[in-house]
Amino acid sequence: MSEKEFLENYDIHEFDVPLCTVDMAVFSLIENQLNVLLVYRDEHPCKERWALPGGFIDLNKDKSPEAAAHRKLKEKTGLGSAYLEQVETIGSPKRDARGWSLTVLYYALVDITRVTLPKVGKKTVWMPLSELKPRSLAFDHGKLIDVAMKRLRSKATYTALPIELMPAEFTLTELQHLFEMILARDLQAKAFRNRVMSANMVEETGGSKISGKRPAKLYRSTKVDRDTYFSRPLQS
Amino acid sequence: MSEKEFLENYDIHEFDVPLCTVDMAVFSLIENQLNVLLVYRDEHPCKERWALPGGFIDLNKDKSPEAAAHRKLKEKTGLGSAYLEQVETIGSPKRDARGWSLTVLYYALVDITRVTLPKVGKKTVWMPLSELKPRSLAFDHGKLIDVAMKRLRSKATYTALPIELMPAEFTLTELQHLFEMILARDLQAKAFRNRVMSANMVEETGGSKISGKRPAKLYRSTKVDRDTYFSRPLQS
DNA sequence: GCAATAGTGTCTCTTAGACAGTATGCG
DNA sequence: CGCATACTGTCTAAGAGACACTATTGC
Repeated sequence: MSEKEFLENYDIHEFDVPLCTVDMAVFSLIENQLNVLLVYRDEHPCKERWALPGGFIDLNKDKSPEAAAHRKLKEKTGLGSAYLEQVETIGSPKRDARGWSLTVLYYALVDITRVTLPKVGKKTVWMPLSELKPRSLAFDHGKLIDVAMKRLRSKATYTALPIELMPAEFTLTELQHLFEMILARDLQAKAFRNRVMSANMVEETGGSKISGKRPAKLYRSTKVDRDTYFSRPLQS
Repeated sequence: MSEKEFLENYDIHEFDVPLCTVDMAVFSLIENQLNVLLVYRDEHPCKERWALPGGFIDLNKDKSPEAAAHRKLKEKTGLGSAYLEQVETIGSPKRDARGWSLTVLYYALVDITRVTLPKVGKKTVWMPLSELKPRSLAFDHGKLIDVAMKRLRSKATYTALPIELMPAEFTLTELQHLFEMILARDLQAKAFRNRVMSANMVEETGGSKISGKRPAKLYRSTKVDRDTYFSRPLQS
C-alpha cells in the first residue's frame, strides 16, 4: 500500500483522542497589584464559574498552538502582540468532565494601559492574585495559574521579563516593587538598579514623576531581547 | 439544561481535533558520545524512516502525558524510572500527513548500562548525535531532537542534570568531558570540580580507575534533587 | 627520567547583598 | 527644619575563569 492510499483510508476517528485545548494566564499590573484575566463561563461544563481564557484549537484558523494562543489573547485584550510563552502541557482523564483532556498552558504579560477588554461577548474581569480563590475556578485553572506564576517567578530571578508588565514610562522604584511582588521578597535598591542599568534594559525618558517627596526619574524599556539572561540569578 | 444532561448529549467528535501524540528524545552516553534512541517505522506515514519513540496517548492506559512518556520509555529501554522532562508542545497542520498534529515533546536521560533494548517488536537503535542526519528522520523529529538538545544544553549551564547519563561509578574527568560535549566548549577543571564538589552532587566510592596514567578517583552521584540550581550559571 | 593524565593553589574579576550615607522634594 | 522617598558609596562574600603548579602512575 502506498502512502497515498494509506492516507486516503486513514480514519482520524479510529482511536479515541483527548480533548485538546489552549489556556492562557494573562498577567497585568493594576494599581501595584498583579492581576490575572478571567472569563465567565455561561456554558457547561463548569457553567457559571470563572476560567482562564482559552479553548479548543481551531484547525482551520490556527497554524500552531502559539497561533491559537495569540488569537485568544487578541480576542480578549485587543492586543496583537505581547510577551507570550508556553509553560507546560497538562492532561488527565479527570480535569474535564467531558473526557480525557489535554491543555497547552501559556502565560502572557501585558501592559494594562494598552488593553481594551471586549465590550461584547463573554464577561471578562481582571482578578488581583491576592484576592484569587484558586479552588473556585473552573476545571484545574487555579492550579494552572499557580504553575504559570511559578514560571514567572523563576524567570524574574534571571531575566528582566517582568518589565513587559510596565506602562510606557515608569520609575525604577516601581519596577523594583514589581519584582519584589513577583519574588515575594525584598530586594536591595542598589543591587537592583545596578543590575537593570548595566544590562541596558531601560533608558531615561528625561521626565520625572512626583509621588509626594523627591521626584523619581522616569524610564522606558529598551527593545532588548527578552531571552537575554543576567550572568547571575537573584537568590530565591 | 443541567450539566449531567449536557454531558450525556456531548459529542466529542462534533469538532475536528488535532492528532495528539507524545514523543521522546532519549539520550544516553556511549563510548564518550551522546546518543539518541531511534525507532524504525515500518508503517505509513513516513514508512521506512527512523523516528523518535512516541505515539498516541492511550486514553485507557495513560493518566497524563507524563505517564504516556514513561510507558513508552519503559517499552523501549526497559527502564521503569529515569530522568524525564517535558520540553515543549509543538503543533502544526503540516507536520504529519494525516492532518493537524500536536506532539508533547519530552527528553529522557538514561544510564546506558541499565538499558535493555527490546528483543522483539520494532527495530530500535542508538544513534550518535555526531552522525545524525536530522533531515532524514520521520516527521519533524530532527527539529525535535534539536529543541530537546537545546534544553539539555541550557540545563547543563545551571544544574548538574547531565550526571543522570553517567553509569554508577565515574571519574570527575569523565563527567567534565560530558559537560564539555553538551556545552560544546572546554571547561576549567578547577572551576568544574569546585562546582560539583561544593554542591555535594557526588561522593567518592573509594575506588579508582586506571586509564593508563595516574588513576582517577571514582565517584557516584548522590541522590540530590535534580532541580537544585547552582548559584551561578556557566557561561554560554 | 619522561610522558600523560589527575588534581590543586592562588590570583583576578564580576556581581549580589548589606547597609550607611547623601539628595531632593514637600509641608 | 523634619520627614519621606530617591538614589549612591563602599565594603564583603561567593564563585567562575585563568593558568601555573604539583601528584601519581606506566614505561
